[in-house]
Amino acid sequence: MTRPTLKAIAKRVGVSVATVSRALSGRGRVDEATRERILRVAEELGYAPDMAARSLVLRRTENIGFLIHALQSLSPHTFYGEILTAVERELRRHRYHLHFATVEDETLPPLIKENRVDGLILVGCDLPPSLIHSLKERRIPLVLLDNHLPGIDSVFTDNIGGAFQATTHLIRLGHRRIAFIAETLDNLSFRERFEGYRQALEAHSLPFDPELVAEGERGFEGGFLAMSSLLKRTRPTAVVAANDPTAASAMRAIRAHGLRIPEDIAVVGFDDDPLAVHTDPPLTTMRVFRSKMAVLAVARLLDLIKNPEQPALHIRVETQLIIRQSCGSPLT
Amino acid sequence: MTRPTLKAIAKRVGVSVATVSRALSGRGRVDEATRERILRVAEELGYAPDMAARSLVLRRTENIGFLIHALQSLSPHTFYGEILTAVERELRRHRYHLHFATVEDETLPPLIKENRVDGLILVGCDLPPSLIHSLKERRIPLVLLDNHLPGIDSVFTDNIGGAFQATTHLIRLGHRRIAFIAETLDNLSFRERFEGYRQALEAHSLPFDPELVAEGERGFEGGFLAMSSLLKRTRPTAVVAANDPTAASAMRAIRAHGLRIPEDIAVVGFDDDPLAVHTDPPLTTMRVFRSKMAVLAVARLLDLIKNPEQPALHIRVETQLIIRQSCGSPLT
DNA sequence: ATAAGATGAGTAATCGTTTACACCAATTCC
DNA sequence: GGAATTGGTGTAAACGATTACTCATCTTAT
Repeated sequence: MTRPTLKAIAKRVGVSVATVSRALSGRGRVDEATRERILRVAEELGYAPDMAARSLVLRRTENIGFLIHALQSLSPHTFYGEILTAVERELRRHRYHLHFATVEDETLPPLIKENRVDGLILVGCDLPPSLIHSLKERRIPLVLLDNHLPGIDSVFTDNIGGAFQATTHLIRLGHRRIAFIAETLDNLSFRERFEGYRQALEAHSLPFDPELVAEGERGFEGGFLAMSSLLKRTRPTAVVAANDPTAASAMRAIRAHGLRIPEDIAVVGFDDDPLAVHTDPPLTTMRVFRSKMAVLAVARLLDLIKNPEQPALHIRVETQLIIRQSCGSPLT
Repeated sequence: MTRPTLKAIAKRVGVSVATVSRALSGRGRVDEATRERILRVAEELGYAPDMAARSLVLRRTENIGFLIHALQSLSPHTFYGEILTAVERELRRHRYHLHFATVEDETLPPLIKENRVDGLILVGCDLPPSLIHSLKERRIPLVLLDNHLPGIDSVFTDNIGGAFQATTHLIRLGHRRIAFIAETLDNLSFRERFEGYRQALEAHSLPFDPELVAEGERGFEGGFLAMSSLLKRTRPTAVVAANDPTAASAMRAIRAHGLRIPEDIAVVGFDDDPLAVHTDPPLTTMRVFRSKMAVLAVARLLDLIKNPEQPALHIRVETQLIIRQSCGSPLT
């Protein structure tokens, strides 16, 4: 009735637990006939090793912690949701398990001190660097995903390059007054996208006008607020949004001002969020390769667990322009 | 340099490990002065009990498994994403941890047999019942979330009541030819919403017309396909969508047919997904209380872990009509 | 025929906690 | 003043797996 143990199998087969352990793990010699008997009985009883006992002696749990900032999880969920499932899928392929945890401040989550995980994937750029560094000091293998910091392994989006490409797309369509909006610039990814926007202007010898930049606030109304305040003071012909929810929300503000998309204002987003196909018109945006990044982060982390003393690697993943209808055709 | 253990504290303070354990757990008598010394040293060393050792002797892990169907996670992510973070937050409040796992078929995920969790929250109605029953047979405490099955504890949305209310809202606005669309009816929640739609028609003595029902396919184009095929054969004045992504996608199809929302066709969705405010016009929908359900499911599960022999409870949570602009004003 | 080597399996220590039990000293009771 | 109680602590046995050692037994080579 109770869970089967090595001992139960041993008694049943008439050997010692050591032999059973050897037979099941494949390490050490066991007579072929007894190995088969052991395997059969184990199968019959539905045996699986108790993880607590196993971790205790092996000093590893085969669990990976997936850490994300609690605020992050509230709004842009499709983004991190896809990353989460991709990470889980990849971990499972390697027979690892995923511990999901959120952090709100700089205190180490208990799963670390209690040895519940062998390594960490730290997701997003809202995790406090002080926390990241104190984790690093504990010498827990870790990889940053969609974030980067000197000295710490990371897999992240090429935000600068992506925003450069998005802005360049608008410039090629003939736009000269191109705005940039974000929910907030209090976020590394968004600041990098802003930087890419500025570099594109510069590369095409367009002046940077601070009037054309607006922040809103975090959450689903952010883009609406930013765009509304921007339209009150100036009139761009195109706008680069820091992400797709911001773009979608800005589109409502544009229409609320009686303007058409893309005829009056062209809009380009960032992320290729699932909602991008639902906006009216469907949103031109930069695709971010979420599951690819997840796979890379898992691979890197498992390597780091096997082989801890390595120089940090920083893996930057390029984005891809997805053209839909929110930017229209070239201006004349 | 290595993780501090009870033994390390014991040596430092000059007592036995048993005394340290007693002092830290608060069970059993310890002299007040030595207790304080132990607490101080433990704090100093940053001690936290090793979970593997602890689980081994206590026979519990303080981990809860969050199980979801792998397909589910791909598209309607905001929905389950919010549930996930709400469940994690609530578990953390109770000093429990969340193990995230997806299943693709009917094979038991390894975390069960390996004793990695004390209980399970099974999310969504796409998990195969055969799997659910085989988990139940292993006598692992479990609660279904956003799903229900006889004999198994559950916390779920009042889909029938919600769809009834949504449909009634349209009827009150004067609509008589009301369509129902879903990505698929191969899903309990959607079938229940369909049932609520039919009950509302019946309650208001409106005929049910199978012509007015259409399925699309799973994924982001589902609503578009369903609505397009429906519009090819008939012309409703309103449509109830099985969820918000379906509604948003149907709105594109309606516009693609040169029809206006809500003037030509009114649309009501279900879930109050974050995208509902981004559609044009913003979507009238039924709000589903995701974090409330998460809190209830966690509470129920922890109670079931403490006290396993209880009759199954089925907790149905009502929805709320959120009126935006996709249904317009009463028809004349 | 004997030494050396290979093979198979058992014994026991270990991982870090928890806790039943035993023990001694100090206090309280009659 | 001896018995009974209480308080504080240590000893040691679990929990379930892994693995270094040890020890037979059998094979093979010289």
